[in-house]
Amino acid sequence: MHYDKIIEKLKQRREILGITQEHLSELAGIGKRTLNLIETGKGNPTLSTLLKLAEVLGMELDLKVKQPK
Amino acid sequence: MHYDKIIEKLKQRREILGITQEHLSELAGIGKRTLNLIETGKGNPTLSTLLKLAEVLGMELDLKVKQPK
DNA sequence: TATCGTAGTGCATTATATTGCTCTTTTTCA
DNA sequence: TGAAAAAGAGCAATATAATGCACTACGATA
Repeated sequence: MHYDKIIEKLKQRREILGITQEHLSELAGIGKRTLNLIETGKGNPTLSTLLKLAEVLGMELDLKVKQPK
Repeated sequence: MHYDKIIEKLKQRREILGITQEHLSELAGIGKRTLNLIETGKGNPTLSTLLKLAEVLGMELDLKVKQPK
């Protein structure tokens, strides 16, 4: 799984909220190991995992048509 | 995996483009079975699978802070 | 109403995401 | 500058996503 902006935003948001990986993983109900893999770009999270994290982080995942530049 | 708006948008977009599940799956480089499971709400796609589909559909996946209403 | 195209399903297999545990490395800060 | 906290990593086990194949279900239409 190669680095993606979604992952970057996830990590930035956690840092802004000032919570640890361990704490976030508990809040989201996923493993600490899993979150660590995701944040280090070595994971390929499922949609359900992403939604759990987004929920806890007060974020939302959206899919939209790309606008031409 | 329970129904999600992301999935709904994926399916709507494919229908708007007028392409079949089989064709889209080929374009995205994923299995037809996989796409069908996703569209029928029985799948839980990984981020990489979502990104492949979004790319082909001319869409983008975004994660942002939820705005208070 | 037979046929064709598309969608959806059952099953078995393979690939891999998730997890807990333990340990190492890095960062923080008193 | 040393201890504590946090992040990151190796490993093995388990759960499950991805896949191909063969088949069924369904809608349109010739």
